[in-house]
Amino acid sequence: MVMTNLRDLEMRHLVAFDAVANEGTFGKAAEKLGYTQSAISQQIASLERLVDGKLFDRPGGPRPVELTPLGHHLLGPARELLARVGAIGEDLDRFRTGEVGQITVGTYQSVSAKVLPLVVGRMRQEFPDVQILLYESDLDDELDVALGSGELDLSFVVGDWTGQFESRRLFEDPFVLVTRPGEYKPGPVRLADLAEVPMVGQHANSCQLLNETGLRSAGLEPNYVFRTNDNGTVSAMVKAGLGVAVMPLLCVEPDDPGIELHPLRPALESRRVSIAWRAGRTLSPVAQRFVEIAVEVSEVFAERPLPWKGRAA
Amino acid sequence: MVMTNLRDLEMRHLVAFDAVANEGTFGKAAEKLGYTQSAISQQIASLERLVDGKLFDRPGGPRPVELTPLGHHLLGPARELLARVGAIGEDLDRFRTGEVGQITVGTYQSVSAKVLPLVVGRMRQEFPDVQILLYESDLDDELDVALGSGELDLSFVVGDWTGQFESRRLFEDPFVLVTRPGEYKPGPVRLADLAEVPMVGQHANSCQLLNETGLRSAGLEPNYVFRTNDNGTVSAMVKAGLGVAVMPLLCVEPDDPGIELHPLRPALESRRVSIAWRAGRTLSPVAQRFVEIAVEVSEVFAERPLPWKGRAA
DNA sequence: CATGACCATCAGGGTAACTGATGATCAACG
DNA sequence: CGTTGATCATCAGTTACCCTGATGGTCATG
Repeated sequence: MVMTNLRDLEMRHLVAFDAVANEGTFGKAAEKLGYTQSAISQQIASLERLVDGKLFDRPGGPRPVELTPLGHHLLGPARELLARVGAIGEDLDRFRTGEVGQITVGTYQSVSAKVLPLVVGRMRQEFPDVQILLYESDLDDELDVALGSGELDLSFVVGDWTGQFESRRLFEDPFVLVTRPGEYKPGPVRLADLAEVPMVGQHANSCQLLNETGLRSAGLEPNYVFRTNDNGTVSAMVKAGLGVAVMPLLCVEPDDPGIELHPLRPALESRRVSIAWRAGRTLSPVAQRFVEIAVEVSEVFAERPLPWKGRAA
Repeated sequence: MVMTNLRDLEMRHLVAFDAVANEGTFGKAAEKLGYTQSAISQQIASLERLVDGKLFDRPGGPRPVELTPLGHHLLGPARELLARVGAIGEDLDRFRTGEVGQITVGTYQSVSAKVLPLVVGRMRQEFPDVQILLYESDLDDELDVALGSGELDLSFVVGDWTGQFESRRLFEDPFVLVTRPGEYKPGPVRLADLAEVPMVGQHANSCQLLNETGLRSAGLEPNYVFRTNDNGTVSAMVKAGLGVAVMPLLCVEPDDPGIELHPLRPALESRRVSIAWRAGRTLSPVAQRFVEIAVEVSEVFAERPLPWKGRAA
């Protein structure tokens, strides 16, 4: 078994082969390709060594060359290969301009609900054929791990990350007190007034930890009576009178008539929403644009009016 | 538009690319491929110039390299291309051994009926996956033209051809007189006895011309009352009493009880059946084998007993 | 027989590719 | 916190290859 080895095949060979098959003579093919007749002769000879057999019969004299059966057999696949390579080149161009591509983005509940629709909407406008794969998790560090392992191109994250990740800050998301309407008088509520009050919250995740740490450093030991990672459930429990909740503003529906929002005094340090990617990792043009769009869209949240001002003024 | 041009792409590039993507480091890929790490580094750099973008992120230090989005996008097509090239190589091997292929053969009625079934049968045994395309014509020079133009790889022909074609002689096919049983007494018939006798024959083709030329050079001007190129029809007309016929032995059914065969005195020069191909044209291995098989099979016809010996003895 | 069109081959110069060595980077480890 | 080891980039040098230009051989044409 003499397995023909085409590891040394070059596109030049196939281009020359195709040209000669089309033109009928080495000279015309050479002229067309900007080579010397000698060069084409050597290229074809080289290809014939590679495939271990003559590809053209050279009748001699002024008669055109003709494909041998082997050449005839190779011509189709050769042309198909050339076409395929051309298609790959075009596809790379489309990739570079963002006409085609794929991007995998990590996200979590509140961002999915409030921010992502705006970003995705603009992405679909700009890159209608780019696949946007979303990966939502509210678990502890699942997004970080996935981002670190390369599964995600980008991820929305809470807080600033340095070292492993690079990031762009999007907006600050203040913590607010969520209560039943009328439970507290409109306006700020002092943290001290929340001592012993039954509270609803999330399981330990970066956001919840930030929250609790803030409360404790203010001297308050919160009294959690229920924990769930579903933001809607938290609000529902508040409405049901199970307790109050300290939540990032983005996690609640400000217009929900069943709840009332209050600033806290002293205010907890806001959580910072950023979009991050692996340090040193090349971002695709599409991913870069995604980041920019996220930044632009986030101005809406950075500048949003705090809801209690309108309602309590 | 900066159309990525992959004319300078070489398989080496893709092999190296694939190896690095698999192995994770340039060094391991180099070792696997029998190159230096430096060589792989330069090959990848070269490929990156071709596609105008980094394919790997090099984190530095002992960490493995990782595909950039561009590299990720290219990897699939690159591997597919490699697979395709490998498949082409295997296909060429199969072509060389005759496992796959195609052969176009010109033929004419009598050969189709008597010789070809034997040849094709053996070909199908030896090369079950080779396509055998047959092209039958009894017209004047249609086979010669098709063979000369390259449409046919091989063709059965009458007579010896030199110059334009190369050929192998297969067997000699003597002319016999076809009559109704009992019309002449068994045994040879003198040409002189055929003067004025109504005759059935073919239209002008190489075989018929050979026939008529032979008769005329013996001083006989044949009296054709009907011409058809269908051998069966010729025999049928003889049976019907329209006339007698001078035919190559291969064109009649010796065992047909409705006719009787007679040698001619003096005998006409036999037609020579050969198989021919364009001079200087490379024959595929399958075509070469076809010729050999045709030669072997033809021994049957070269050595066949002349039918009148058995019947008239 | 001369001409012209064609391909193969040769010698050469130039370029590209591989090798081997060196330097820079960074994780891991003590 | 320095040392070690693994990694890739780069450099210089050599080799190998490819293209050019010239030459010679072949063959149809007139």
